[in-house]
Amino acid sequence: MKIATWNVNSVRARSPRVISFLERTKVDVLGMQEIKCKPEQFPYADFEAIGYKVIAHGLNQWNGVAFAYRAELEPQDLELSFSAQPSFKDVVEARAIGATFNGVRIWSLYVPHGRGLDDPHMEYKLEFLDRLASDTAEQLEENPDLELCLMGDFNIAPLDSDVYDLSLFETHISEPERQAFEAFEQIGLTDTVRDLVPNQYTYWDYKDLCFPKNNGMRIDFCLTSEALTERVVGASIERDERKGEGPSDHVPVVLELSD
DNA sequence: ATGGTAGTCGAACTA
Repeated sequence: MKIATWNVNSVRARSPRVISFLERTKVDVLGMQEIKCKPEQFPYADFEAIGYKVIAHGLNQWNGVAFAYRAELEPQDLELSFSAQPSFKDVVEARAIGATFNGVRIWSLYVPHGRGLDDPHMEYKLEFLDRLASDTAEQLEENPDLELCLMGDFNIAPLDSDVYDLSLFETHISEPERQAFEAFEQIGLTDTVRDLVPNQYTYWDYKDLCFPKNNGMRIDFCLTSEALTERVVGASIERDERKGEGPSDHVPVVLELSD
C-alpha cells in the first residue's frame, strides 16, 4: 500500500498535475491540503476518469483538505475535524480530514501558518497542534496497536537543516513551534521519511527563483505510529513535481507500506 | 528604482 500527502495549492488549478502524479505513482491514498474550494467545486470527474474516488472538505476559497483514493477501497469512520479542533474567528476551518483505509487510520492536515510570532494566528497554530497531539495520544492509549499516519503541511521546520537560511525566518522555526512538533514524537509518532530521504526540502516559495536556487524548507510530513512504522518499506519526496509548467509550491511526500 | 509569485475573486487577502 502506498500513501502520500501533497499541499496542492488549489486543486482546480492543479488538477492535471495531480492526475498525472496519481497515474505515475499509483498511490492508493493521497491526502491533499489547500484544495481551495468547496466540495461542489471539486473536479471529481478528472479523478473518476482514472479510477479514483474523492472525499473533499472545504468551506470556501481558503484551506480545504481532501482524500483521493483508489476506487476499490472503502474508507471508514470519516471525520471532518479532530476532537476539540480549535476554531479561528468562531469557525472550525477545513484543515483536517480523517478516514481509515485498509485498516490504516489516515489524517490529511493543513496546520495553520502562524503569520507572525505575536499574531493571533500563531496562538491558533499552537493550539491546533496541541489538541491534535492530545487527541492522537488518547487514541494510541486506547489502542497501542493502531496503525496511524498524520500527514500534511505542518508549517514547521523541525531542524535547522530544514531551512535554507535560518536568518530569514521567525515563524516555522521558533521554539514553541518546534516543541509543538516534538510533542508528536513524544507520544510515539515517527517522521519515518526523514531517515529514508535525508536532506530534501518539500516546499519552495514561488518568489525570487527559490526553486532554482534550492531555497526551500522541509515542512510536509508523514508521522507514523509505532505499529505503522514497522510496515514502512520506502519513502520519497517527489522533488520533480516542483518543475515544469504550473507546479504547486509544495511537492508530494510518499510512503510505501508492506502488505 | 521598483517590484519581483501564485491562487482566489474581481479588491484585497493568504501564503
